[in-house]
Amino acid sequence: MIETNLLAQFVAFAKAGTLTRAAQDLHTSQPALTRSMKKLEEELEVPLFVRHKNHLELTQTGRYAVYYAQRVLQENQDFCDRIRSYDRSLHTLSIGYCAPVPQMVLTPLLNGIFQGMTLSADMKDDVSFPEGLRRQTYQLAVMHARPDGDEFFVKKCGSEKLYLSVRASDPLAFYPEVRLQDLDGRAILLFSHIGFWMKMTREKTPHARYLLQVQRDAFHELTEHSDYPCFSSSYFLGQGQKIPGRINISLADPECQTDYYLVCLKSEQKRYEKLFQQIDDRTIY
Amino acid sequence: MIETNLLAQFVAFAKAGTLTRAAQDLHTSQPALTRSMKKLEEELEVPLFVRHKNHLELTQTGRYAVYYAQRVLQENQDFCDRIRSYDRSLHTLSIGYCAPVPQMVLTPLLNGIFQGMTLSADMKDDVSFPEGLRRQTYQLAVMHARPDGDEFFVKKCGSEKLYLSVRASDPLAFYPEVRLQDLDGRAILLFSHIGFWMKMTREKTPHARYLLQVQRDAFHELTEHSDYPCFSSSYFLGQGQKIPGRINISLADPECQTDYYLVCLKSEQKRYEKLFQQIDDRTIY
DNA sequence: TAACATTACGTTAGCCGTAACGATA
DNA sequence: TATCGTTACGGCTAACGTAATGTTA
Repeated sequence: MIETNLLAQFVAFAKAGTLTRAAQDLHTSQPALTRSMKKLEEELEVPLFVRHKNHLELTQTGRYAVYYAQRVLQENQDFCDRIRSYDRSLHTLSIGYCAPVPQMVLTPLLNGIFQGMTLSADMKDDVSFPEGLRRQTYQLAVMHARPDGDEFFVKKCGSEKLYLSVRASDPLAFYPEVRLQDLDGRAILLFSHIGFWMKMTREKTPHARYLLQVQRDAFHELTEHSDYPCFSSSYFLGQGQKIPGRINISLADPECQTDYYLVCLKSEQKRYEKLFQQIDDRTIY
Repeated sequence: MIETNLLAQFVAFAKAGTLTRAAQDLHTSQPALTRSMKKLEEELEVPLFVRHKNHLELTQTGRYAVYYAQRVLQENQDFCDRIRSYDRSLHTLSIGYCAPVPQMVLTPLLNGIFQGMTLSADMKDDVSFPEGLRRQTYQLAVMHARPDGDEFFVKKCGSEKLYLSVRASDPLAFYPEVRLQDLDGRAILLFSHIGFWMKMTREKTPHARYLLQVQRDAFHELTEHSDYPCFSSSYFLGQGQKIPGRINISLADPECQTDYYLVCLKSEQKRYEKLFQQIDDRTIY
């Protein structure tokens, strides 16, 4: 068995060509390398160098050894990466959310049940979630449709309905309900991290100009102090979070009403038992 | 990068179950292991152990790490073996001999040309020699027939003729020449390391009882002080090595007269140029 | 009480860097 | 003369083993 240290120095020499330059690369002294290379030869009991008076050269065996030394080092590095990554995976729960409200509702629950774990949330359209669950990129996912596939355990965890939020002075303010197409062509305030809602509203209002807000603060600022229409939802309204000076109009499109489903792999179902127990089909509303 | 040392200790602990027993296995002290395992965790920045008051246990990550640590160690060990074996192969010349006389004749030549090299000789029937040369099990071979195949470089290096050596009192002593079948059914002294001759003589005299001698001394002792017939050859007779009190009768079978061919791979021909220059088709006689 | 892990402590082997040396182009 | 490798030397770290401590079955 050869110490990793010696192998790394050996490879460094092979790459640098001289001990002096290898020493610079490794931030060590050059006599240290001389000694290490001697030790390496001693431990292998194989001559790896031809020592000219003024120059160190690899023997045929030495050149042969370089490749395999690199393999050993690579294996060592892979080991480190692998262990670290495995350990991290044990302590992080990656969850795919198709919309922000499920994240807001579930995060406190998850923090309670999986204490000490890091929660890693991914917010986007849920088409890639089944594949992500299969590859263990996600341990859990909240989708707005039941995924196909025998390998998934699914439980409905709530629903959400979208509302239009406008000033009383807005032309649409007089209607008891509106459709998304009524907004087409207008400028609309939109918070950017809203998962599948983004895709859906864009498709329904191809001519609208969306004023995307990445920062939550900026979004709230604008909803309160501008006249642009924006969206609200049953969740916020249920919590009494109405925006002052605005009224909320029901959106009649069927796409503006969705159910949410919490999904995991059946093989992992046991691990999330408590979570599934703590939710019912009206957890998110 | 983790030092090989630490990985070996880690695996030893995993196998032994306790630090104390691992320390015994590794012929080191137990506090040394405690410290090493701490260091391993520190360098990986991953907890590998759950420390009970009185007992050290692997975490899930720890158990996961054992397998991969073993792989790294295996790769390291393979590296050592590989380099040593490669270096040895560079300094040893493996030669297949189909008969002992070629070895006796060529060995001094080889020692002169390939000074510092280890000569490794294999004496046996030459059917496996072409395959051995291809696989580089042999670098050179002396055969009693030209091998098939474009990949070989072949040069005739001599011939040898077998004689029967008997006492003057032997019933066969009066014949000017004999055949092997004349010996069938009798007891015959035979030195055991004689390559293809063994197979040939056995086939021609299926009912003979061969008194096999592994030791050369014992063989000579018996040839000089017993009445059993034995074989001699043109080589020994040409050197004046007659056995006192015996006469040598020509063996008339065509199989008792053979040519020898020195063979190497064409791809290696350059390396053995000097050797081929120094032999001619009567080198062995 | 026996087995085990950790901590404390004094010792030392081994590694490091500086400096000196020898050789080369 | 500048570059390179080896050797010598002194200093110091880091690893070791013994012994003591604390815990458990």
